[in-house]
Amino acid sequence: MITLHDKVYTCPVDVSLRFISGKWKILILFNLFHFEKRSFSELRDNLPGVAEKVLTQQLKELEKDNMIGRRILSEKPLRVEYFLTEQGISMSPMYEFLSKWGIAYLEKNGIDYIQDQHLYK
Amino acid sequence: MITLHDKVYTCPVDVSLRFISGKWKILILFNLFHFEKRSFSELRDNLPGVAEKVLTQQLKELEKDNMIGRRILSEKPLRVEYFLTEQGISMSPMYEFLSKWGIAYLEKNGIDYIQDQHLYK
DNA sequence: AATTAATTACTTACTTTTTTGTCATCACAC
DNA sequence: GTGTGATGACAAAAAAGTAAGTAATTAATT
Repeated sequence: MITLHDKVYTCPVDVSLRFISGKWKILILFNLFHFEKRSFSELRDNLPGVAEKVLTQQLKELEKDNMIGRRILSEKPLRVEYFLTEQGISMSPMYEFLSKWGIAYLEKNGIDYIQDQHLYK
Repeated sequence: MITLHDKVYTCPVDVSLRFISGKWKILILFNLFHFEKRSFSELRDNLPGVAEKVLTQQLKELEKDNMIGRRILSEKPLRVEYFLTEQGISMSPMYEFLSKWGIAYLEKNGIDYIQDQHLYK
C-alpha cells in the first residue's frame, strides 16, 4: 500500500492542508507567487515578524514537500533563490483567492488597510 | 481608525488566514459546506481525532468570526445545529479547491485513499 | 414501574505536545 | 564592519489532548 506519511487519508482536504500548514507557509508561497523568485533575506524582510530560524524551517519543509525550489546563486558568500515548483504553482488559485477574499472582507467592513506591495504580513 | 483585532494589515492573505487558522477549522467548514448542517456529535464523529473540548473551541471561534451559525433546535435536552453563514459560504471556493487539489495529488502520486463520504479527516 | 444506561452538547482542571521565538554563532566576502 | 544564509541550544507561548463531570432526557433492562 502506498501511503503519504504512513497514513491512509479519508479526506482530500486533509491532504492539501498537510502542505500548507505552518504559520508562514501560505505567506511564503503567496510571496513567491507574486514575485516569482526571492532570496532568503528578501523573504525575511517581506514577512515582518519571522525569525530567521523559523523561516529556514518553513522553507525546508516546503522544499521537502516539493512546493518550492531552491537554487544556489553563489557558493562562497552563499546566495540562494527560492521559487515555486510546478506543484507550488498548481496551488496558486488558492493564494489568489485568499488575497481577494481578504481585500473584500476589509472593504466590506470598512477596515483600514495599508497597501504595501513590499510587505507580506 | 477601524481595525481588525487591533492590527492594521498590510497583507490581505493574512486577513483571510485569521479566519481559518486552527487545526480543525477548514475541515469543519468543509464538512458544513458538504452537509449544509450538522449537529455537534455529527461533526465530532465525522472528524476522527477531535477532542470535544477542541471542537467546542473551534466552533466558538468560527461562530464569533461569523463563519458559521448556531441554531438551537431544542432547549431542554440541548440540541443544536451548525451551518455556514453567508461569510462562511463565501469561502467555499477554497474548500472545493483544496478538496480537488488533494484528490489530484493523491491520484498523481498513486497514493491509496479511502473514499468515505462520512468521514472528514 | 423502577432502575439503570445511554445520548446530547458541552465545561473544567490539568497535562502534554507542538510550534514559535530569542539569542548567539558560523564562514565567507567586500 | 556589514551582509549573506544559515545552525544550535534553549525558552516561551500557543495549541491541543486527557479525563472527568454536568443537566436533561430518552431508551433499555429488570
